[in-house]
Amino acid sequence: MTITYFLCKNFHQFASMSNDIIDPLSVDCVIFGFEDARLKVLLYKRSIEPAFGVWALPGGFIRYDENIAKASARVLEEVTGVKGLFMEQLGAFGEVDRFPGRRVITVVYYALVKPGQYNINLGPNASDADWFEVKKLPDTPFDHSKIITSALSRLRRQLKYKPIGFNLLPDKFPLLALQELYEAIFGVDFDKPNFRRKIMKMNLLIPLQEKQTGVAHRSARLYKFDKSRYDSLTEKGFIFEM
Amino acid sequence: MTITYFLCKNFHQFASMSNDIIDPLSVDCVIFGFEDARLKVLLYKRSIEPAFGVWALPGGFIRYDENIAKASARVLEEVTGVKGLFMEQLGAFGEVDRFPGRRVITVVYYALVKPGQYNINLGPNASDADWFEVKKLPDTPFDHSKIITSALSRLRRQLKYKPIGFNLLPDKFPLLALQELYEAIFGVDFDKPNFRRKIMKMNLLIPLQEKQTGVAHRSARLYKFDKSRYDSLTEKGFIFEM
DNA sequence: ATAAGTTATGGTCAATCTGACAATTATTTC
DNA sequence: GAAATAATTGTCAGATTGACCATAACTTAT
Repeated sequence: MTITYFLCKNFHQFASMSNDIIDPLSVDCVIFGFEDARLKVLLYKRSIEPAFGVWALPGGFIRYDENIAKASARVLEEVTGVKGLFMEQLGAFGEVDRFPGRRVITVVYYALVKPGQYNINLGPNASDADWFEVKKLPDTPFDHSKIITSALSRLRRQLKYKPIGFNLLPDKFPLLALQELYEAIFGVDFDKPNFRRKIMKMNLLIPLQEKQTGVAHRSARLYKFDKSRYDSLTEKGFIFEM
Repeated sequence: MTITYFLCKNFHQFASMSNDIIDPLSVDCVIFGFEDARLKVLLYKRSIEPAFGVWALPGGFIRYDENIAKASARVLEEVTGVKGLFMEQLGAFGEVDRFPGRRVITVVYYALVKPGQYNINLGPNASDADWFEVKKLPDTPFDHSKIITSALSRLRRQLKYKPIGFNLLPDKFPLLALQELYEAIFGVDFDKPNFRRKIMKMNLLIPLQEKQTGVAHRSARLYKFDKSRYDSLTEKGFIFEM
């Protein structure tokens, strides 16, 4: 016991001077996207053992010189090629046997990506990343399936009281797109006029002059989310609720 | 880098066979209690360096043979003397410099304790633990103040859509106690008849024959939370909201 | 024993919100 | 120009909310 402790102390002293990773601690990212009116998750084909070649959550190790948020932002950028995405910590997962061979505890973040905001196809490993419908996920290794379920339930909860859904839509969108987003994530249908009324009453959408194009019916007006208005309303005590 | 990696691998192989801790990873607990109509946090006077003798969150290290939840439950039991308290993970805190000397990442849980459900005074270190009003906290070391703030905001959010407040009340309580709990945590006042109406409509409280005693006015009926009814209502799609 | 003080508990009412759904409008395609 | 498809506006009854009034019940002071 004493010996082990010293060993470990030495290990850290050595490691902290280099640019090395904190060994038993990893970060994983659950990256959500919204496409074809469906909620999707970005998975990555593992290029190392264990679970070589299996679709899994993108992850990596935390370095000694970065905090956890930065580590996950780095991993996220490595996969999507984009910085500054919406990101929030889900929590730490640390079952003793969650990872084979040695004890690894992972801190999970979930991220929201707008369509076109990522460019996974630009990397050298284009075929190694792909979107999967949340409802039709492939088998994932370790506890990743549990993690994704947990991330989805956190996303639903958040969506109820924060307007984070806009991070899954393009900057300009018709009202129906927003409605379909909520319908896909909550798994329920809303009445179109009622949904419109509720959203519009919040005064968080700026109507644009532009309209939808390329649709085979009356085109809808486009809107954009008014973040600055949201911030100022929130300060005054406004509470977003869906 | 390669050398370091091997060092660390060896370290883990050795350590995982012993009963040792995972060195750079700790757990901390934010333990909430409700007393005298005020929300309080249980702090512990540190008996080791750094920050020796300073009031801080009770914490400890995670062992190789226990998952994170168990580690925090153990720490919680060591402080309160009680098992099986309501507990939920808040997340991991990992700023590079959050702990002096070496890099320690901590996983934080928050717990809710009913009055009389703990017996901190029974331990050998009775004077080393005490309750502090959330609004009048002493100076705490490291990032503990930030952690408590974060725990409080999580508690508020949870309280909105889950009836976890009952974990802060005795098994039998008058309606006003429940109202004062919500008032203390949200920092707002509710109208008494309206609060009663809203709560009673949910059908989650079982009215008892017993009444309050020892009060200098009309005594109120006592109620208890009906957990089984909550579970079955929830299954049917009932959503608790305050 | 009675009055005063205090909280419990039950009700009312107008304003607002919600859910269901009818009706009309604007585009595109056939 | 008709048909098809959504967009958009409007209506209405029922439920919910917030403000507040009134009465009941119990304890303590006199």
